[in-house]
Amino acid sequence: MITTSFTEENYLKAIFHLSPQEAEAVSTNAIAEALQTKAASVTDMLKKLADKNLINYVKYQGVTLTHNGRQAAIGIIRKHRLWEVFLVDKLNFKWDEVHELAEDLEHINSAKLIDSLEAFLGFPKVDPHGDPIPDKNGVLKEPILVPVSKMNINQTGIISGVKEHSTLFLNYLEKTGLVLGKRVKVQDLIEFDGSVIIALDKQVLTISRDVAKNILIAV
Amino acid sequence: MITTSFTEENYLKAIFHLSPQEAEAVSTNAIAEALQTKAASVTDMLKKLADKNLINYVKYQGVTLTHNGRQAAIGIIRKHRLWEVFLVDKLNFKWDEVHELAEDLEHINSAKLIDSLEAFLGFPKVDPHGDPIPDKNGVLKEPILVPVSKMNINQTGIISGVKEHSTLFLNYLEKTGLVLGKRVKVQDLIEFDGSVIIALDKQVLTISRDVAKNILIAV
DNA sequence: TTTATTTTTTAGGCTAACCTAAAAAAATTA
DNA sequence: TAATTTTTTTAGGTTAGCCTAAAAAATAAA
Repeated sequence: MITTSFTEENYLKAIFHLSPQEAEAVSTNAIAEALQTKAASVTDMLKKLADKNLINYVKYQGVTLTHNGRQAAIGIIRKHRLWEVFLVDKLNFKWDEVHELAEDLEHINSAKLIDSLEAFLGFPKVDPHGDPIPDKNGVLKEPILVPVSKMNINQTGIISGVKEHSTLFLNYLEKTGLVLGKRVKVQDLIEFDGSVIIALDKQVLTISRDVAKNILIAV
Repeated sequence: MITTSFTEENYLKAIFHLSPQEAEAVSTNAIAEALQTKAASVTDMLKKLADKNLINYVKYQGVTLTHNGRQAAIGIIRKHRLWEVFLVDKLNFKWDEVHELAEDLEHINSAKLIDSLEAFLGFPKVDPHGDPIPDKNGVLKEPILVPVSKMNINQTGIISGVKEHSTLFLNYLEKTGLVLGKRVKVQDLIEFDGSVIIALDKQVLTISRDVAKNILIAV
């Protein structure tokens, strides 16, 4: 088993999130931006991760995760999302309060702990933001979700995730009643500014293009 | 609020455990031994902790915790013991499996998390080894427990704690049925080697002096 | 009370993860 | 294609926490 430090794990996770399907190589600057650090520091770490066979790194060409690196990243994401479920379901945290704490908890290293936690939580499929939880073998099923902005008039679906995780955004959704599990129907699309008029429960409301892009629907 | 690193917290906790009542100053070597590190490293850290007003440090004279240092240590112990209860009560860990994991979890820093956890667990008074859990104000009530080795013939009491926390010892207790909450009665004391003959449930068994010294009884 | 031993501290070095400033490579624009 | 801009890397330095070896202080023994 390769051991990874707290910091190395954060790099792996960042690389994963920046290119979940390995569609393209991730740039040094993008990682620096994601981790709020400097490009020079990223270069240092990329060399180390490459030595450990966790990433494929070619100077000036960006990086992709190796199989090992990807599995490590998925393992951390599994822990992050299970802890989020625990905080919301068992400790009554709100969905916008759990991210930072889960960022710490995800680095606690014990397969037995995390597998027991999963069982205790009843093997949840998704975290409080609708993101899927990888299973203990590292298999991550990305559900096919479309943003509200891509839906057609009269189409309906269940709110199943969000693309943006900021407290500001989640608070807005909460206040508006746009929470996970709700059924929405698109009533009209305003071409002028991209805003969308939707039916939610018995009410009708208008959301901006920015909001519509960040609410994900299972259709 | 003073922020403390992972390592600083471990030093504070070690100092606390080495002199819980501040009866006497703790020596550099004792800390090195407890933390499996070298005396020179301890000296480095003691200077830092003294600068932060967490310990009273006089060169060559050992250390005691300041009020702040003691409160910090108690806060970490509170977290450690609540996590142990969680692992045993909710995730079905055995009492001898939880210590190392709690050593990591105790450094997660969130008052809201730990207070919610405490409520979720039903405000337990003691951890799975019978050690008392400090309250959220940092008040730690040490119960008066006596080792079996100090009991008199015919005296009875409830097993309420252990002095030794090693897996080897806890496993032995488990196997023998000497677990928390059991009532025991001292039937005889063997002066020759200090072993003790006790009644437990309907059986009678003999325990060595070493074992008798490490089982704590509320009388 | 001098000598020997033990304990503790200082001095100087190491590694991980960060930084700034400068150099080199790649990408873009003219 | 040449010149400019952007991105990335290298070079050299910092801090936290650790180390070994040597010096200094405290304690114990002769």
